[in-house]
Amino acid sequence: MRLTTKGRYAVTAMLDLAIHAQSGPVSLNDISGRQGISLSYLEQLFAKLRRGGLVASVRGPGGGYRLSRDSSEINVAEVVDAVNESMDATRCHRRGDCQDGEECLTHHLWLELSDQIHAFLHGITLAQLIQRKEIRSTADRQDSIARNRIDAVLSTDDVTG
Amino acid sequence: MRLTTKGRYAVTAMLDLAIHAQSGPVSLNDISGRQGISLSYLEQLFAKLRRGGLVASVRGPGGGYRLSRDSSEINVAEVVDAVNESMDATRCHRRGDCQDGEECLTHHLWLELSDQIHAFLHGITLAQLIQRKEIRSTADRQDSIARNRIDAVLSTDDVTG
DNA sequence: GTATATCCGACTATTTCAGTCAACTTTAGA
DNA sequence: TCTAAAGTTGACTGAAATAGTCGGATATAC
Ligand code: FES
Ligand code: FES
Repeated sequence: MRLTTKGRYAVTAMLDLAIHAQSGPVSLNDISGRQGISLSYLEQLFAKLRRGGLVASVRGPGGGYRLSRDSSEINVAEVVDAVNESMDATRCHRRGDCQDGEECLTHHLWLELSDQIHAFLHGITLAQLIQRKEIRSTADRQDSIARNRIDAVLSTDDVTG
Repeated sequence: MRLTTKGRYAVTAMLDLAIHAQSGPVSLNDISGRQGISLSYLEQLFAKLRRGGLVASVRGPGGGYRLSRDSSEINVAEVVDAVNESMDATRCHRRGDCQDGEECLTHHLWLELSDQIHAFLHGITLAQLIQRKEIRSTADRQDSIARNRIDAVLSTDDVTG
């Protein structure tokens, strides 16, 4: 079992997508700027998210990514899964055969843990998350920082160029 | 967050210890034979378990390891923790500072997941586990295989030596 | 004193993560 | 039609962790 930056970034990026959905496709460049994730790395992640059927792409200028389903129909477990981070805690991938084809002493324990984790992550949709006030305020902060950065670049251009 | 063979082996070995506690100290050699874990690797793990205060050692012939507390006072979370496999799902180690010193979008989500996992693992003691019938029967199977192996070695010695 | 055990440190092969880089295709808009 | 903005793809990398192995040192029951 493993949850690393890869899976966390994937959920973060999907949330960013859900939050900014109303203004058309969202470019990876925007997500990169707001969430502090490298553009190249995002490209890798979105290749998997697209293959997993979670997002659809729009190429060309003004393009980007859209959720392929409503945010209320996408849960966190799916997102983590799509980038190949299995939340399965067993060693045998639920087969019960990790000691000479038989169950090891701890098989049932890890099975139950897996079910707990899966139930938790499966029960939370992107739509639910973006309703939360702590997430809304974090998103607002990120948006205003992004706007300031654009303003700063523009005024620097005015002065130096 | 990470749960790999290291943490699983640690729990397996501690369970084996708890099951065979009544017959004095248990040697790593016995655990290795019953659980199919390499002796050298077990030595590494038990060094950490000992440093973590979960087991005590008895050196010399007939020696081995004992639980340093009653099996009802040792929970699974402690064991996994002792071998340095953190079940913390956050990126910031609960500090809430993983994006420029501020909370990232998903901080609270991972915090809640961490709490779920910890509550689950913390709530299960070794004593509870060795009461379970599926674990008892697995342990019985392992014991009889180990006995057969010893018998086979002895009779082979009789024939060839 | 010897066999049995724990202790300890160094070593290694493999895998994954986290990220970079270069080159390519598609397409909106001037 | 040209260009720049975007996605698409594959190869590459450094660092870290995993899952061990190996050799030897130390303690101790018999
Ligand atoms: S974890 Fe399933 S058999 Fe060991
Ligand atoms: S996970 Fe805690 S701030 Fe990002």
